[in-house]
Amino acid sequence: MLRIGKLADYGLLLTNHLAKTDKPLNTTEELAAATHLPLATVRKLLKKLVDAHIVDSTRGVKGGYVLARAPSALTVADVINAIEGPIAVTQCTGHGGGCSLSQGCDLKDNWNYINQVIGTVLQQLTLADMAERVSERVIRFRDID
Amino acid sequence: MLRIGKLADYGLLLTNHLAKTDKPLNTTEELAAATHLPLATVRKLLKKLVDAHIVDSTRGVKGGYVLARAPSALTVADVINAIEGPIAVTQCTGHGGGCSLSQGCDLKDNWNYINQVIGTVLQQLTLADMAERVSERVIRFRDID
DNA sequence: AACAATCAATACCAGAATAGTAATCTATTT
DNA sequence: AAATAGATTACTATTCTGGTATTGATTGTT
Repeated sequence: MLRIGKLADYGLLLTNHLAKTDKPLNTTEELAAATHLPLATVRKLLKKLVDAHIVDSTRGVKGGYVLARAPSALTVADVINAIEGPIAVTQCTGHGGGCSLSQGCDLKDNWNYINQVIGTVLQQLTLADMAERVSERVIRFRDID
Repeated sequence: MLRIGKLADYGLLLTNHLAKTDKPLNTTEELAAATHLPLATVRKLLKKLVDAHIVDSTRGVKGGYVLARAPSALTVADVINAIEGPIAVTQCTGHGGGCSLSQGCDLKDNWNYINQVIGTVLQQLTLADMAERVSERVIRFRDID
């Protein structure tokens, strides 16, 4: 398994669309139509993306959404983070202690390391990358360890 | 987020213990005591590990469990796989099609790639590694892309 | 042969997390 | 003022996960 929720996935779908379109502003309805997602869900997601300063919003007639930065300055990790909170493979890694076994967990340090590796991978993928095919050497591993 | 379930985590706890102990056979009770996990849960997990040929079991009086292979020949990915099924970051990647958007998902290929990268990372970590500290350069990235 | 220890298999239940929906309020342009 | 579009909040339903209980099968011991 090891998976992200649908909503985070949807979030990427939305930001990906925003990265590719050239319209100055996109309404919720346009986005819902483009991604085939239910309107109410799109609203919920956009709220989180706005809160995380990934997209900017304009209210009123002629309002809508745009990416807050260039696609090359926004990462997959940013989006997942905005929608599901910090990337944490296990319970340990998230908050300040974690699993019920608390004191005696031998694996904690290792999980933190794994977590960092995966986090770094996701942080190296920008929305600009995602708009293309990422099959090449987009990820650089020298930064990881 | 992006996390594995508690059960997969527990599975690693169990296999980690088996990797470190020198007893020829370990009963469910011993394992439950060592990991501080409920007995019934340990049973359930061991069954999955047996099915996946990660541990071997012996029945009857003086029965118990051992790792089926050397710790250096078993990976973190193996264990997660046994307990939660194949690593699949998104719905797309798992089965043969996936997300409701089916036909038109631009991101599918990229998710597959990301998935593969993360999978490879987890496949490079053996139980022998996990028994130590993994802070060094255990992961080799030349195999990834 | 009987008994006890130990794993095997199945089915069930409860709580949490996720996903999805609805309704109302606020802001801006014309 | 009216219409358009985002902001906010609260609610609900379904799925998933984690945990438990029960009964059966196998093997060693006395």
